[in-house]
Amino acid sequence: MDEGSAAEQARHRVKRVSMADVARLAGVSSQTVSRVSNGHAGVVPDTREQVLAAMRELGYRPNSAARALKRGEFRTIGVVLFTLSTTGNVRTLEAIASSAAAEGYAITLLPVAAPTHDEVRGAFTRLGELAVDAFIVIMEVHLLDAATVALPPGVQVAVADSNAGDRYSVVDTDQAGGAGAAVRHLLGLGHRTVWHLAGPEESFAAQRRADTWRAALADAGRPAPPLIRGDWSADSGYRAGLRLADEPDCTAVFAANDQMALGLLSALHEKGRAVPEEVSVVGFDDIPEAGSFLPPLTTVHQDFAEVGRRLVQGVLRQLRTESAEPGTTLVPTRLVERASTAPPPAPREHPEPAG
Amino acid sequence: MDEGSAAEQARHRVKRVSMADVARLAGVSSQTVSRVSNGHAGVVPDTREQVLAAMRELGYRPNSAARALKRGEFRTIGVVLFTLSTTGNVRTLEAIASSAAAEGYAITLLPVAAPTHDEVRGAFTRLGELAVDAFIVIMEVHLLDAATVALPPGVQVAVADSNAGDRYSVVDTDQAGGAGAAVRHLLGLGHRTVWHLAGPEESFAAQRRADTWRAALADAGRPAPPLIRGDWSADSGYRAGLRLADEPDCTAVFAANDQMALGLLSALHEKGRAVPEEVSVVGFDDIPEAGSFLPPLTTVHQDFAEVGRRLVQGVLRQLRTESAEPGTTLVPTRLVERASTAPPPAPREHPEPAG
DNA sequence: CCAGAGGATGTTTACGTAAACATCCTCCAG
DNA sequence: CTGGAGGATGTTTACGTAAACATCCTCTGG
Repeated sequence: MDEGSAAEQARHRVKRVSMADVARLAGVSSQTVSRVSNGHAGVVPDTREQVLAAMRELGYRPNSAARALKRGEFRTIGVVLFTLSTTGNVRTLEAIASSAAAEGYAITLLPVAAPTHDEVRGAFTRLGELAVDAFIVIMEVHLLDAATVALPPGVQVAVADSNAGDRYSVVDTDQAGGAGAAVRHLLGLGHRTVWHLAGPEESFAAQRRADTWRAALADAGRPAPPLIRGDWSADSGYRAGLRLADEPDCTAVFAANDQMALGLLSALHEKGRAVPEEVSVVGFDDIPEAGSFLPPLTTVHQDFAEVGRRLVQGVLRQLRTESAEPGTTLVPTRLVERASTAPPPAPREHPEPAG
Repeated sequence: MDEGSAAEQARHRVKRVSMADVARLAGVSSQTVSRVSNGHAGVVPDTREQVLAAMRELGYRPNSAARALKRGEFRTIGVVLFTLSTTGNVRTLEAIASSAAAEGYAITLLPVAAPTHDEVRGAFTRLGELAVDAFIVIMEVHLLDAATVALPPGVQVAVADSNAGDRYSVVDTDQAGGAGAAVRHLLGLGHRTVWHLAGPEESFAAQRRADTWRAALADAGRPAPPLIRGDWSADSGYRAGLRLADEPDCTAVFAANDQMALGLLSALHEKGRAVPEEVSVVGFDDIPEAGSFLPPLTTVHQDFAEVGRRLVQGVLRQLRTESAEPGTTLVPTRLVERASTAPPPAPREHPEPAG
């Protein structure tokens, strides 16, 4: 075998074998090697086999830099995101990666350290120099607005979770649909009103969910309790829960994501407020663990896979037509009813754990 | 401003501006542009400013394909992984991405659809053609063994969570240390023995944790209950929990990850088995939500960030010295004690919920 | 005032691939 | 038997960059 030569290569960081080397060994021109390498027709089976044999023997692998230079494309999509610590980003990224792979595209990750304008600017500049044909941006809209100037021209972009549909191709979960369903579900159970545990102010998704919550209450003619602000983390949900447990007339809470709902459940339990008997809780996202919460969480299911798929499709279509397609695509959500919601306790009674 | 030209470029998928264009506008040679672009010395400030102005005016961005072709390196690390659905992979990836970014390297993602030999083989082949200087592989070891043949020679590799330290540079969490601490913690509380809810058979990490669990029990001269097999998901933990709840002498469970522990808690609660009063539970990973479980989960903290950092450092060092560095680096763990563990209930009594 | 050093800038070339074009051969129709 | 069509293969060239080498200019020391 050629184990020896492989080891040798590893040692010397060898000049990689090129088409010319293969051509020499196979006794053909390098163009013929290129044809075989790209599966073009017009190569006689005999010759083809000879070339393939030479490739195998030398361990030929095409040089993607040269290929990209010649072809003018990298077959790579860059993904800009702030963090992999939110379920949504991760799940979306996963879907993007597999959709892209199915289309023969690779994914280059560009994490942005901090959500500051400078960081985003810098990231876009770097992305511009990156070996990438197009980007997908997953981030908070306010920053995207400010950073727009830096987006390299002539590069196709698709954006997740944003309201920049006037300038970019945006794919978003139907935030309004989901949040509305959550609020209406709770009102439908008989709750007088619904409290909201919101995500961080800078988040576009959080803002949309909060806006919709307020609107849904207004539609139903219900008063809106003060909004509680979290930061997506279970911990912030816990802190909010401690506070909400002391509100005697709080019987229903819509948390802007499942992690915060988890913290909320934990705090309510600690404070002796039974869920769902005394307080109903609805989350958002439907993370895989939501069904294992105590109690199993009623939540709004987001189809992240679909979001990722559409982002890739969108950006590739733009690449092919060489034109931007501003506009927003909404991916539907659905309410998953589990055991964390129920009708409110009998009104006007002082809350007191049932013996 | 040049908004018009930018829009024009977007429309025509324009021949991108090259160094030659900048050189022409600035009235210098393209080599001078190259020098400015790479920050080389030996360019008079006057000239430099002129070049920079021309770059700005034309919106010049270096062509990374040409650059990579010339330099012989891509400044990119490929990351092969099976799934982004386990916390560990995601957190490790996140750390890899930021460490790499700090070193001026980008990350290209290569998800492997299914953990089959063919898939892995195919992935490695594709990776060989990818614009990548080195890889980091995050996957189950058994498959890595079988797929080894396909790993392109002369490319540096680092591997996470594997026992392939004889061939590759491996960085792993100290599985044995963590699992041992978990078991000893439970025994130390007075439990007669500890049950184990293991991860899937194919997982190297799962295997190590199970082996250590068994060894720690043997060391203490305790009998090992039958091993329960899960698949990392909360759901599998729930199913295991239903089963364990019926084992009257099960007072302590070590779950191989936090998600399964969550499911376990849920099932035990449903079956009326109090945690930690009747059954103690320890997890593994210390996911951010672990502190919000009911009860807050005692678990083994893994430092994924450190694992990612070391993987990047290792692979870059190999790249620089042009030599492989087989061997295994262990990243320490620590037991985080929360509220899911306690001494066992008084022995020999029939388990019966305390009124 | 001139030789020469050294800094600033320009010119040539190669990196590996693949399109475009050129050549050659075979085989068939007339 | 021959002209030519069309398939198989070879040759040239360009993609954008940056190293290596070449040139030119300025400034200093003798």
